[in-house]
Amino acid sequence: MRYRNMLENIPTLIGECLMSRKYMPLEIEEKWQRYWEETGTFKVTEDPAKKKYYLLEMFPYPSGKIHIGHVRNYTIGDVVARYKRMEGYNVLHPMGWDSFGMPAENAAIERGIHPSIWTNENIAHMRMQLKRMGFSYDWDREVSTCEPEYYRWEQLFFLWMFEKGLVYKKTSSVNWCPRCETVLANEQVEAGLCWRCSSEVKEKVLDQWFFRITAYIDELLEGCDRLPGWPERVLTMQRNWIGKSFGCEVSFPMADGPGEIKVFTTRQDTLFGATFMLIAAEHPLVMELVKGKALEKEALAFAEEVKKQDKLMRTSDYYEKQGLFLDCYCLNPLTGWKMPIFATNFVLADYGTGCVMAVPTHDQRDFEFAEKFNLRKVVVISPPGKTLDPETMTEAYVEEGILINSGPFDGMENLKALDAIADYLISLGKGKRTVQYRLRDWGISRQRYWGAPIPMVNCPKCGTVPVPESDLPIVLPRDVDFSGEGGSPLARHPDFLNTACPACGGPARRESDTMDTFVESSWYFERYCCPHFDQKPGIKREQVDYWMPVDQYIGGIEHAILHLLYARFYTKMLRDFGLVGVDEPFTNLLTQGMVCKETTRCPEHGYLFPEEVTEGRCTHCGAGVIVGKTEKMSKSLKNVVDPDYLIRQYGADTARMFCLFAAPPEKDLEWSDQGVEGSFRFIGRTWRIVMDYLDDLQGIAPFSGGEELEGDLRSLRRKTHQTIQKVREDMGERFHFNTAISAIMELVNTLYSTPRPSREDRKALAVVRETIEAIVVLLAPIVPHLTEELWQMLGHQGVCLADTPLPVYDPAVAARDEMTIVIQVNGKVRGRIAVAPDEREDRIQALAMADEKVSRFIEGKTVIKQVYVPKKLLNIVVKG
RNA sequence: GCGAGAGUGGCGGAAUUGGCAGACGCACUGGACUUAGGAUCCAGCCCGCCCGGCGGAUAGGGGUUCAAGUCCCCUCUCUCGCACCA
Repeated sequence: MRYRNMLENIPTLIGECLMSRKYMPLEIEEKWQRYWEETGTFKVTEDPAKKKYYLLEMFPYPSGKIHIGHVRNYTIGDVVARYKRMEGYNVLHPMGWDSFGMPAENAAIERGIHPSIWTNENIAHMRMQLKRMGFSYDWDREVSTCEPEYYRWEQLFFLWMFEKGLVYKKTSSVNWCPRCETVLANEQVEAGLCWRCSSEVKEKVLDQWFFRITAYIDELLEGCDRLPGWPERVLTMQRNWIGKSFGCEVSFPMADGPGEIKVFTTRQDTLFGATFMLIAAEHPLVMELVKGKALEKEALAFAEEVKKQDKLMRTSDYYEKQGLFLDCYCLNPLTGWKMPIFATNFVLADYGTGCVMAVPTHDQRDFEFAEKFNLRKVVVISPPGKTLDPETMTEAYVEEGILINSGPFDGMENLKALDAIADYLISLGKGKRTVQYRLRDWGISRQRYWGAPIPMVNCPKCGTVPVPESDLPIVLPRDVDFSGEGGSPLARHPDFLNTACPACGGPARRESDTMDTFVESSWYFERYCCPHFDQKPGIKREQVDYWMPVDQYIGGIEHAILHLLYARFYTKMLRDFGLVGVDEPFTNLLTQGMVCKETTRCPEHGYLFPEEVTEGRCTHCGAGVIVGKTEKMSKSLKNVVDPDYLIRQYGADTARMFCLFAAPPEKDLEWSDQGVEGSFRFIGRTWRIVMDYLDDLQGIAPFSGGEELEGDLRSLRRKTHQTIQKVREDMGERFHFNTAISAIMELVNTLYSTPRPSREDRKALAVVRETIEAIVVLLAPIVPHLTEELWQMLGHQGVCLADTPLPVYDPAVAARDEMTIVIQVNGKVRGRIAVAPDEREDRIQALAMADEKVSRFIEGKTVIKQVYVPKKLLNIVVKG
């Protein structure tokens, strides 16, 4: 008997043991991370019986360590992935590495480490950090773009593109440092100087490869209208970037002799006012027109000057309009006027035809130019009810109006004249309708080592010849010399460079340029669907068809244009190759905000890292620290928080919780150390209340209805079901994690304020268990380690919370017993009355009138009208 | 300059469809517990006043409405994107 008693007491003893147990995040977290890894919890395969959900976060460049921006991005993604999984979806949630790129090459130059070693060490470290955050990736699908197993397929696609004319070679200019003898990226040019040696950067013209993205330009533009799951501002940015405009190409014959100048204009309605012609200074036509003339030298010098200006243009606010009269004329095709021709700095050579008809009265830039050179001005659009005098105008009239001085079109509204004049030009054979785009083809050549080699061979006899498919992959050689000088290491590597021409067998040279790293990120999401498929074409259609498109893509706004546009283009191209079945890769896009923090600086030591500040003083000199503006976290401003430190101090769960709680995902997040403390405190508070009840809940099943509840228990259960409803709406539908967390906090607060039931009150304890289990399950996607641990302690041995379905709320339980109706008099709140949820309007009106406070405001006045908003409010409008 | 978005307590932020402005958290204040508290639990916390009540508050001004943070017009400020694109 005694023995039996002891046995019965064992659960209690365990309970008491647990009660004294503190929240130890590091132990718990590492334990569950090990568990997930060992049991393969997050590995997925195609399952036609289940609905799929593809959640993707933009993969990182392996720079060395994850930063807080990654923590935020991947936490948001992980919560959605875990949530969808608990909703029953078959969730694909992969991770990999955008591992080609310049920093690896810089490390090689500066520290003598081979880019592949540097990259793979970084990957190893960052993978460990991501695992330590508890993200639910299927690590078996990890992809690293710098491996031949990945980029070989890109080389195959390149060959197919070449066949179809989707890739071509064109001369194009690059930034060139004459001292380092190397090509510089735009970000390596600082104020026109080389970042490394400060020599003046020159322009160098090279043969380069281009992807014909413009072949898909209309589909890319129209697709913007079919992406309702994308933020409007991203779509606007893409539309602007594509920059489609409708207009006319108009021919202006030369005044003396043969030839003509073609211009593109969207304003053919102003053609009768075109009085001079402008040509981009660097346009080849300029040199043709001045050939043999005294001006030739001057024109050449002007073109050189303008080319240099081009680099500085971005930084200057006002451009002086410069021009050079080329001593020749063309004719306005409609008026026959002689139009002087100028070379100028403000016309772009590569947009339209590089030539512009100038209408000084209706274009501000042309107006300024005409003023400077004293050129003829003719008004052709008259504002309603006014007349403009070209002699006294101080600026161009750019609004709408009625045509004048325009021959047969006088009196027509200018917008209508757009079509009429276009038709007229066509009938005269002097013009045609055309469309212009701002978007250019995508230059993908990089004169760099650490990128995917372009599978082409240059043969002195046969020209540019593609490598045969059977020779793929063209693997980057490892033994190269990194000096940072003399151009790309590949161009100096004879074993790589020298080859036989695939066409004639003669000696030839390999293409030494590598591809832009945006090419790798244009299809990695398709590779994730079949990461180990090693047969041509590297994409397994059945698998891709199951997973694609990406249901939710999450990443920074900085990729709003280039990456997303390139990925859309590449997917459409792969579709036309028959490799994928979708038109658009990303159905929904979430662009998360930046992580910001206040800056701190010492008058002596400049910007300080947070750990260099103690109690408002600089740790180096003790001077008072100046707290500056809140800025995006960056190393240069030193306002950074180290994720490793956070994990050590609070654990991954707290870091995750804070990232979600402090701001909605699309907004900037202001980092606050105290806010982190707050999240940690909430986690501790949740832990303690569960520990406090744990013992009493042994052997108690969660309340599941049947019996009537009253008082506090009824309220607690109602609150529980209301919380389930709110959290499901906020997390599953709106991605408002901050309000979902608030709701759970409220439920925890309610549990704290509910009087503690006695140990014998099994019904009450069942209600408490239902609440506690709801809290734990609802928190699971947000703080997965804590909740797995609590779930197990609550007796769910051998069940992984990550696979537990989300709780369902019972609308009848969540419904209020009574509703509070706000009573307003003339729109001001004067009282509240509690009534049954189905109370009729007339009864509510009667109760309101009877209310002491309300009647005070009505007394002696006439009730004009009563507005009743069902279940919410009654507004009594009175007069007198 | 053009385009888009935003502006709510000391702070981060709630308010989903026009219906109680300020949920939740931070900071602050007080209390309890305590050897101690930078732990924990409880409470207070927009502003003003002639405070058991009333008035004012969502950048500023005007409008629509029984009712406006929310819709409309004007002004200011900030953020982002584009910036000679003809």
